Formats: sequence, structure tokens, C-alpha cells
Amino acid sequence: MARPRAFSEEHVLEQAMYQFWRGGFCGTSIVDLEKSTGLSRISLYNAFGGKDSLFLLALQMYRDRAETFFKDPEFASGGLESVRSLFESLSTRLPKDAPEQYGCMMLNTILDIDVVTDEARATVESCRCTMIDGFSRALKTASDKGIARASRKEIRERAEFLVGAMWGIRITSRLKGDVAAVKGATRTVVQVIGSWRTVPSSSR
Amino acid sequence: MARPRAFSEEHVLEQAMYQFWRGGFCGTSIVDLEKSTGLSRISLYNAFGGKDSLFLLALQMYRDRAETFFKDPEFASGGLESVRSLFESLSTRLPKDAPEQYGCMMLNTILDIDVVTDEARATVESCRCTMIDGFSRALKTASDKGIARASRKEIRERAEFLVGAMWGIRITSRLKGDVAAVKGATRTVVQVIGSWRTVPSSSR
DNA sequence: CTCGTTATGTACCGATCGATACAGAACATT
DNA sequence: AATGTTCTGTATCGATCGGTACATAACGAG
Repeated sequence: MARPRAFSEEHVLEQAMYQFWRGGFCGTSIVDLEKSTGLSRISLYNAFGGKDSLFLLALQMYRDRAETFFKDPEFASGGLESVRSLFESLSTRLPKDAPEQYGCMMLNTILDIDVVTDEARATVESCRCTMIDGFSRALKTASDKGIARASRKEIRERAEFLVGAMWGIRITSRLKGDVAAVKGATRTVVQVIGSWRTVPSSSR
Repeated sequence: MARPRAFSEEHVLEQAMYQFWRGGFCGTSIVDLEKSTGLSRISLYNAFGGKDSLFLLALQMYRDRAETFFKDPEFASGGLESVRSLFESLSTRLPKDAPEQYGCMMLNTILDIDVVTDEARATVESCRCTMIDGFSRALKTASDKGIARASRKEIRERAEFLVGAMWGIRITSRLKGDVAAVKGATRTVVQVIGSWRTVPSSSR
């Protein structure tokens, strides 16, 4: 009934997501967004509202993708192996100029948190919960199989630890130039995960 | 020979440090700095130069204090026990409204990194190296004593892991409201540290 | 007390911030 | 092709950004 949009909203939102991912909220100006999306600001405003609103949408897009990974039943059913391979991917996906080099957007947002809406904070928190649940389910699988028996409390604490460790590694990966440190930290985490095996195959 | 400063430069710099610590570089305006230091901007500029320069000085003050901790010979000679008590302090110092709730300033700076000078980046990097060295020395002590024997490579990787884990926990501690997660992650790290003991006193 | 020097408060600078008014261009429907 | 609706480019808004000029106040040296 009227002129249609000359762009894909999802694609533009994705570009905006990368921009915010890289620059953070207050480190990204409207001009930056114009450049990275190729749209004029007026189109951005019409399609997504103000900067706050656009940021929130981008953040939610990021969260949805991250959650998809952790909510995947295969992740949980993979047990310890899922967790291990996730951590190993943290250092193998690093070298290229993949967006992953910008760390985790959720985590980056935490530091912008004073400038950012309550909704953004809630989004981060919900993502963190999903990650903890995902890790917990995977650990539960391992426990049920007898591979890494642990109490419910231990499982939760280990999941909390894993989220922290993952974030620590992704922060480190933003400090360009020290790929070795990322790999070293990753390897130790993998060893730690291995050490949770109840059957003491060997201490290393 | 002329009018003396009406303020302690060190004290003012400390206040500026807290402000940047909390708000980050681009999240802190000159007006914010005026409020938190009690000085007018002109005095700030006279004493410390521009915003960039003031930030760098504040960051270096933070680094110097952090490095003091890790360079302390007592930390290294304390071995595994030093490391353990450091991590436990991460969750015990949390509840109060101590500045620690703002996470680690070094780490916060990494995310402002696109906006920040090369010198700031170098400061963060140097601090990270000092922390890794500190952890390495402590682990070396434990290894030499036979408490937690490990190769040089293992020691370095474990140190890199510890820095990552610490950062992860401090990031989490910025997400107010989930003290439990901080404690859970901390407890697991402490267990991991314990698991490095060569003499298998017990697996848990 | 006088003078030279430095610190401080007011008032303001151009640049950039996020956001918008308006007019014209582009499309679907008829 | 005519019409009505929506999208988009230009040009601009007030607010705030970091930074500064200038006049005044405060102090030490003589």
C-alpha cells in the first residue's frame, strides 16, 4: 500500500549489533551507526526508534543467538564434551578477525551499565541465567552418566565458575596480541573440566 | 613564591580514579569529575592536563596499587595459600559498597579500548603481565616446595588461567544482585587450586 | 605593605552529541 | 497515469561535550 523499505531490517540490525559490540554503547555515535549500516539516521530512527532502543534490539539479537546455543538440547546431552569443545572454540576462533575478537557483547555491556537502561541490564542478566542453566544441564548429564558425579550444589557452582571463566577468557581475547594467554587459560580450564571426571583416569 | 594549591593532588587523583573506575572513560564527563573531585575544571586542567591525561594518571595509580600487591614478595612466598586467599577475598570484599564492586579498572578499560590511548592500553598490558608473574611466582613456590609440582609451561598456563578467572569473577561482581554466583564461582576456583596439590590429600 | 606569581570562578568557545521538521522521491493501489 | 502513503536526504535543532580566555582572589618573597 505504500513504499516498502529499501533494506532488510534484520541485516541492518545485525550491522548495528556488530558496531555496538565493537564500540560499546557510549563509544558508538549515530554517525558510526550511519556508516556501518549504510542508512541515514532518519531511516534508523523510523525503523528502530532512538539510540537506546536500537541498542536494546541489537543486544537482544545477540542474546537470542547466544541463548540458542546454550538452549540447544544437544549442548546439554553432550555433557562434559560439550563444555570442553565450547572452551576450545574460544581460542581457535580467535585469530581471524571474526567478531568474537570483540569479546562477549553481554559482558561488554556490563561495563557500560551505568549509561544503559534497566532493560539492557535485565537482558544481560537473563542471558547469564540461560548460560548457567545450559552449563548446569550439561554437567547434570555428565553426572547422571556417572562420568562426573556431583551434587546439585556443586553443579551450580561449577556452572557459575564456567561462566566466569568464559568471560575472563573473552575479556583477555580483547587484549589483542596475546593469543598465547588465551590458549594457556583455555587449556587449563579444559584440564579442570577433565579433572571433574569421577573415574580418575589420571590426574593429567 | 606563589599561591599554593588548595588541594592534595594525590587525593584528588584518587577521587578521579574512583570516578573513572565506576563510569569508564567515555562514561565520565568533565562535569562528573568536577563533582567527584570538588574542583573546578580549570584546576583539574592546570594540575593534570586534559581528560586523556587525567585518565591515564588515574589508571596508573590503580595499576601501581594493584602491582604492589602482586609484586609483594610475601605473595610469592605464600604459594598456593596466597592464591587461595586472594580469590576468597574477591567474594568477601564484595557485599559492602567498596570500590571493588566496580570490578577491576584494568579490565573495565579494555572495553573502552577503542576510545583510549595507546598508553592506556600499554598500562593495562603491563599490569596483566605483573599479575601473571605474581601468580607464576606463587605457583613456583608451591612447586618447589613439592606442594603442587608443575612444569614451567604448566605454571604459566595456570597463571594465565588465574588472571582470566579473576577477571571473570570481577566482571560478574559488577552485575549487582548475584552475590551467590560470585561466591559459587570463587569456591570452585578455590577447589581447582586445591586440586593442583600433588599430594592427593583428597579430591574434594 | 607591595609586588609578582599562581590558583580559582565565570563565562564562553567550536565541535559533536542525539534527535527532528520539512519537503521531495519512490512505491502499491486504483 | 493518478492518488495516497511511506521512505529518505538536507538542513537544522538545543544540549552537552572537552577545552580555554580573562578577570579576580590568594598567597610568598622582598
